[in-house]
Amino acid sequence: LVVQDSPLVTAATKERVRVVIAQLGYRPHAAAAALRRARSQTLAYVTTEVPQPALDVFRAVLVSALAARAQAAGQYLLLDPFVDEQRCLDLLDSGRIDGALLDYMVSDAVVRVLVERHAPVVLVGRDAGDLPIGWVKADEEEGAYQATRHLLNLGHRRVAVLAARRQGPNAIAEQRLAGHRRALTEAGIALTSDKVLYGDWSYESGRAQGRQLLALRTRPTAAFVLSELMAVALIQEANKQGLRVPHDLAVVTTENSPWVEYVRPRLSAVHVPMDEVGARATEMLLALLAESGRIPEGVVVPTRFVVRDSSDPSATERATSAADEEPWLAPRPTQ
Amino acid sequence: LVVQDSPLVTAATKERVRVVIAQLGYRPHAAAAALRRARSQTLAYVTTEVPQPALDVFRAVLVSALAARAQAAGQYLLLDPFVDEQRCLDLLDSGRIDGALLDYMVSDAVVRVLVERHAPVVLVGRDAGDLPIGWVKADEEEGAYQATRHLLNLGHRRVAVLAARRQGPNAIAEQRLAGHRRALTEAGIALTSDKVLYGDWSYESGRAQGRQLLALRTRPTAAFVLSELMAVALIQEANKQGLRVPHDLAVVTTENSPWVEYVRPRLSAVHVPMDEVGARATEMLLALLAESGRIPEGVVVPTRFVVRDSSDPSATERATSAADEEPWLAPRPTQ
DNA sequence: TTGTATGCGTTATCAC
DNA sequence: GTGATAACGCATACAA
Repeated sequence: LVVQDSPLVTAATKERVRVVIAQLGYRPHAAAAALRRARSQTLAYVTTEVPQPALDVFRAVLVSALAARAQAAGQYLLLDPFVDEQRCLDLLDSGRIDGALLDYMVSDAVVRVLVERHAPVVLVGRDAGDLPIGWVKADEEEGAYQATRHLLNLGHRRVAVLAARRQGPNAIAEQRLAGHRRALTEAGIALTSDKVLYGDWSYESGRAQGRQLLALRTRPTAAFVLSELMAVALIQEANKQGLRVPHDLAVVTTENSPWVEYVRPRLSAVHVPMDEVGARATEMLLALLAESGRIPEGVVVPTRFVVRDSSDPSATERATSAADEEPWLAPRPTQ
Repeated sequence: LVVQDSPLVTAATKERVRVVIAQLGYRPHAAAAALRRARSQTLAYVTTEVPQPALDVFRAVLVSALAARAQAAGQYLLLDPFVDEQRCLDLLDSGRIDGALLDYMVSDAVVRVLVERHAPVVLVGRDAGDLPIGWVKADEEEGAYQATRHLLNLGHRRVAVLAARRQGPNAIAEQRLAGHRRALTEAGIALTSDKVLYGDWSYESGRAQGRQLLALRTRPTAAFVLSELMAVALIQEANKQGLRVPHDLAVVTTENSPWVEYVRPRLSAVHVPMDEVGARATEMLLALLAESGRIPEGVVVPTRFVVRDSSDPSATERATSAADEEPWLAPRPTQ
């Protein structure tokens, strides 16, 4: 009837049909097509309920990328922040969607069930371990490695870590710690447990643990912080004690939002390109749908460490003179 | 067959059916149901492409609320950041969705077409003017009024505005300016155009216009800034000139993200509850779907102004002594 | 090249 | 209270 948009039809007929379509205001009915073709042209982004969406800039960037990429492929994107796991599983085999992108916060139990059912699914933001399933994640380990290398290159030897416990199946904290440890080990430094303090990703925990960190017997000269929010908290705690960043304490962290640029001092941070993670994951899922016998693969998207003011005094001075810029919060040396 | 989940069936039979369902692993097919019932159980959040998702915390909070509220009503949420307007219109009458929530950035042209078709649609984040269509927005005008009143109550008389041009159909800038003007007028102060500077919502424009603002012939003692990002930029510009906030310049703004709490000085800001806007809009759309003859209504969600450190020196001092807190960036008076 | 019949899985209707 | 039957709108396969 209307499928005649491609094969071997007279151009004249095509035009005739098109005119009639326009006159009648005909619109193809998606549900009927989905029923017949057993394809809904819809992907889902499946996540658990997000407690603090305002702080979850990662996810906002990710979802935006997923939607854009899906749309470019003519697919729609369904959002399912499930509370009930059963609902999530039902979604997958209701035929409502063709495939799903699973957020890294989705529990292993759910992932395992989906793998068993050979559901067309891709993990986004985490790896799959041994599970035969596609995944895309950022190279958090390498990012942390680079950040730590930067500190070591500046001559720092007493580097503390402001870390955080894993949340659910999210192993990002461990990966960042692993990269940090690798850099230290290479430099012949052991990562002793007294140098690792655990917050819970929140600002408040950053203040509290930052206080602990600054009270260590031999105060560290640098800190690797697992999130920008805790990094800001640590810097404020340092300032409160009259310490200047980066002069008295160098701080490097991981970037969640553009605020690393707007805060003073600007934060040296690992940039994690969640937009690319999202795009790659969507492409992988689309490929999986197009070619169902495909072998599951894992993709690691590179991260990059960006040096800003919070870690390198000389860089700061160069930047400030160049940009006619002034540190925002740190008391100036001459003042 | 399975619809027997409600009316007048023997409990015993129900149980029997349930057992069989479990044994066969039967899953209802969404597309077939949608075809037959002419209801897809899906809502859409329709927006234009978002250029900077990382800065658009507003929208992240909004979408999160929409998804949660839709899910609570047993509906799914489709995301459509359309590039092509035709695709957006097609979506609406493809039967793929039951109704749509239109972002405030969706053009008036599209809205008008949808209204003509009597599409089940609700505007979120803006009002509809004369159009017969439901909408939910936050009371931006009142928020700006309260913020300005706060400055006036502190005795400020030279208040400048760091504003921004409207983007697309988004009249938020005008609404905030209107509230500001109302408060000034009440106090017998005219809002002269030389007191209004226009940025473009970006940090960079905040710096540039902030510089202009501080260079006004008679320097303002206070500023009302239309976005937190520009407010931060203004404060940094002020600090660069050796001015202290709030002592030399009081700043009030509008809140987009939790960063108003994490920046120093903390920003006095109008809190705009986008989560509630989203929830109310979803409820309105659901009501519209349930009862199609419903008259379109408009809902204004109240905002509230929160006093923090950037506007009120006395408040700051009280807070700092109470919380054992220290200003982050402003040189302390005694230092 | 074009027209026509069949079935996808549900739900609603109607006899039983 | 229960079982059979038709129809939703499109895509496909097959006949013309």
